[in-house]
Amino acid sequence: MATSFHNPSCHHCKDRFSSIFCKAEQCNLDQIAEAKVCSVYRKGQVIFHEGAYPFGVYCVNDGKIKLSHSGDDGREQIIRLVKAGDIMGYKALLSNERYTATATALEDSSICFIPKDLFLNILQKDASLSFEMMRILSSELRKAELKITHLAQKPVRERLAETLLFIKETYGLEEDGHTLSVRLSREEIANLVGTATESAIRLLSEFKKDGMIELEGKKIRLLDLPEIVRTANLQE
Amino acid sequence: MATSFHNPSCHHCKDRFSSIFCKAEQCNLDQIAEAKVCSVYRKGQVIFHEGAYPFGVYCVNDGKIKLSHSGDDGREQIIRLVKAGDIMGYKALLSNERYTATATALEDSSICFIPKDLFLNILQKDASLSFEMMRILSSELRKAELKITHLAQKPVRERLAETLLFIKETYGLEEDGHTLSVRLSREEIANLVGTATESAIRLLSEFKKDGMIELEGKKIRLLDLPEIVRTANLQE
DNA sequence: GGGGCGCAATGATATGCGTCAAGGGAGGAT
DNA sequence: ATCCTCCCTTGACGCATATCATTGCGCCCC
Repeated sequence: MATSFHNPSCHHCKDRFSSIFCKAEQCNLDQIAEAKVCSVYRKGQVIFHEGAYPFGVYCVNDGKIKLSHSGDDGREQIIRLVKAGDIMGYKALLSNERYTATATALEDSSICFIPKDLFLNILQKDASLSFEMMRILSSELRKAELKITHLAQKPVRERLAETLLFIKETYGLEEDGHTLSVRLSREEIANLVGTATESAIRLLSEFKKDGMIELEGKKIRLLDLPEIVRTANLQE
Repeated sequence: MATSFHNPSCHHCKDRFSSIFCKAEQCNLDQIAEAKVCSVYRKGQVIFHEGAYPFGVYCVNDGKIKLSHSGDDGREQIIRLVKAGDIMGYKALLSNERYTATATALEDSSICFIPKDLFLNILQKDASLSFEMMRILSSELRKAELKITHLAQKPVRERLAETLLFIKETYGLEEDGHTLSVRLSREEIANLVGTATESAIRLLSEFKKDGMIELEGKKIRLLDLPEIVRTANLQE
């Protein structure tokens, strides 16, 4: 289980990430700082489960999380990658429904929990926080709709290239400037792309053969970025 | 072009549809009523275009609209069906970007336009309107994510059955209790499902042969609803 | 060190579905 | 009425991709 403790280093609005709460008024920030509970989740641990009732929102202080649906046949579809400074679990809270996705830590992560009532209360009072929330939702919706179009219209090869770029955008690269700074299993990559694991593996091998990437276990090095972009065939 | 005129019958909060603006405070409603401009768009007319800058939100008073992306190869992907009481164009406005979709009238429609500044201003002041807006965004996001999972994991046959049910949920049936009350081309149905037009046609024929539906030009009658639900294979 | 386990990789095979091509039917314009 | 133009429909074909099966590799645990 997650060890639950008040973490003195868990402040919002650190310089290194742009949490939504930076937009909140100071008095509200203070309330949040008072009420929040920070926990550490180990790699592989579930933060919340699809189907459960939400009791608050989670704010990722540090770490990497995947949000995934379980499809009808049990296959996982990863719908979002969450990074430090992002919040999660707000969708279920706002629409007053159960979670539609499961949040799982991709590596050890430090996460704050903010109780439902407080969050909703402050949202009522704090217009700029509300506005930021709407901005986030709109942006997520835009991304989701783009993904729908790509899933419906693009071949797996292009979507895989796009996914590699997406992972890079989200979590960045290691110091060498090439290696993706998150370790995902082949299956997770496939579930992000929306294809079978074997297909993802095969195409990764092709990419490697073509000199676009380098593979070493779960490490993926993006060697020829322009070529990956070309393969992704992005126009929009 | 759309004839632009102040339509005295265009009030918010008519009993017959639950516009978001029902949540707004009265004084704000009055301001909106003052500033809004109602227009009639003929079937096939474009209300706004992908790539254009938004100058306000649209509130559908009456009629049916499709929102669609144009994919990289020009193929259309329908991402939302809009009905009376719904608003559209808010996503681009809130995230301060250009429209990512084109809105086209599926039949003659009466639509109100609310200027950007006014809408954003009132959103700042009116917490319950903001909250309703977040609720709508969350709900759309939930639907979009579900669609992503289904596109990635379900065969076309299931998705088509699902789409028929979705059209029924959105626009309802005619008096006979069977006929979908919107006329879509086969291509539009395919673009909603995310498949080729010919595939959609073939599967519709199969559904007909199996006695699930009846086809008469663009009229689609849902005969065996339970069987359609079964074919859609919905678990969530 | 050896056995077992999970994950990666590769091959073989099947098939769902997209694409191309041609025919047919309904409605509109002249 | 007759053409014309969409759109719908059906058929044939091939490819991309899922599925099944096997092998190999690294890792942990005893």
